[in-house]
Amino acid sequence: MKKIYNNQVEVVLDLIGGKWKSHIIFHLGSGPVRTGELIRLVAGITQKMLIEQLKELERDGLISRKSYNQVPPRVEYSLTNYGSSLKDILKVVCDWGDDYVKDRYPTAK
Amino acid sequence: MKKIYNNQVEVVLDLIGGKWKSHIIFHLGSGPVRTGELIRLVAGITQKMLIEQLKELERDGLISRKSYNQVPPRVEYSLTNYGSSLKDILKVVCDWGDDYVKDRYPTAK
DNA sequence: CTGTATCCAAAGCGATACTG
DNA sequence: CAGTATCGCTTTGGATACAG
Repeated sequence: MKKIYNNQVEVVLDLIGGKWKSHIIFHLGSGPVRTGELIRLVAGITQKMLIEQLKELERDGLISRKSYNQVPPRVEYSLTNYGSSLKDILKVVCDWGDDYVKDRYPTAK
Repeated sequence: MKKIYNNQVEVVLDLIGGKWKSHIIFHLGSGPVRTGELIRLVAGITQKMLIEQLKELERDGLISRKSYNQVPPRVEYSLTNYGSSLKDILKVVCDWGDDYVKDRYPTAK
């Protein structure tokens, strides 16, 4: 189904929205990571959510999945060029959020 | 209730997430706008959603509400400094989203 | 015109058990 | 180890009616 966007911010919100995607992208930032490793890195995520989000990220072209056909299974995920450039955008957003929090809640840790 | 954030991207997602906030910020970008005007500008939004989102944006310090005590009522919303700086961030995000779409779906309009 | 209150459907998220 | 399936709770969004 074709989706209509009123502006391109929605596009990005669809890509990184939700509770986990930004974290996953963050943890893939420095190279390929295995599935099990991701579960440990992304604190609190369940296996179901992780796989779900990974599939969406792959479908959207932000990450790529490489499966080594061996037993036990070994699968690695990494950022594509899209994912990598998005990571830079997220950095900008993150910095803004940091300033905002520091500025608005200066006493909080 | 205190909320724990794993990274500052979540903070921003809380501020602009959901279906409408980025649009509202966008339409407030060029100056104060009245409530009724916003309903027309933000295509498809219902009155309930608009007021709800406006209240949250005001609570978060991104917009300010000015009420002229007259009959019939007249209320105007405008961006605060926070909101204005966030608008610039959204511009960056928007541009990235634009490139992404053009790049990935070149045939679409 | 601006804002509030209900009620309801859909989506998101999570716990858990299970398969190859 | 990687991935799937089910079920239920919670959150979000939307239609509608109403009040100051």
